[in-house]
Amino acid sequence: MTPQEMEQEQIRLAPQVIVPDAGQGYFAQEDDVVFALDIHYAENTAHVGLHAQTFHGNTLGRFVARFETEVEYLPGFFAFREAPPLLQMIEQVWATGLTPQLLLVDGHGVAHPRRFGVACLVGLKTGLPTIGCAKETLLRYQGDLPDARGSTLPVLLDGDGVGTVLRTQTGIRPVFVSVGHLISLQESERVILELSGKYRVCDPLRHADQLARAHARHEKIPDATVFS
DNA sequence: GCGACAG
DNA sequence: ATCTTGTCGC
Repeated sequence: MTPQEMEQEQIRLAPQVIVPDAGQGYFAQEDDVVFALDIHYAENTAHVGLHAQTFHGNTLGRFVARFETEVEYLPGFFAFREAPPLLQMIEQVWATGLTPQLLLVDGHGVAHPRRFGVACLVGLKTGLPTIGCAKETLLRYQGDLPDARGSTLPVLLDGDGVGTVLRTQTGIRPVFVSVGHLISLQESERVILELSGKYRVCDPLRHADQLARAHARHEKIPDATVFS
């Protein structure tokens, strides 16, 4: 797939993404199941980690798997490299009998030049509420973010608030939250902040990152289900 | 025209 | 993402 073809696909799919207004869409309940996913790469192998927990913090399962990729990383087209292995991983865990109400993806949702980051593609393909949470931004934003945990600034695109700069820990660099699908930006912020314990990255995504990294390094992972 | 650019 | 040493802090 050429960059031009990928761009056309983004333009075709972006209008299908549902971004509820404040007070609308999905709201996380204490016992809802959350899947957080991340990938580490080694050559053409994508090592995926999936951490499953209830919203209030009970771990339900830890999973790792490897998938082959040919797709190169291109800024702005991350979804086409990352989403296929993520979707396969979700299917495998789903087949286990564990089903999520919410997905957390490492990367952007609509805070993207064409409003179609990896969290949008994963959300559309699964039909599940999905939040994108990234450690760097693709879009410029203005203003000074206050130092305190919970502080926010809007990320704008063409005058629309497409994402939020969120300080999850006092004095620590912020993260960038945006809607992937079916959940409002306000609820996305609330969820990410509530799931953030003592680190910059929220606990579920941090656990998924550790799972993926350990699997990429061929380490033994206690209590993890290994698909491949 | 040039640089910047999620993971 | 990955390539990499020491170092500061809980």
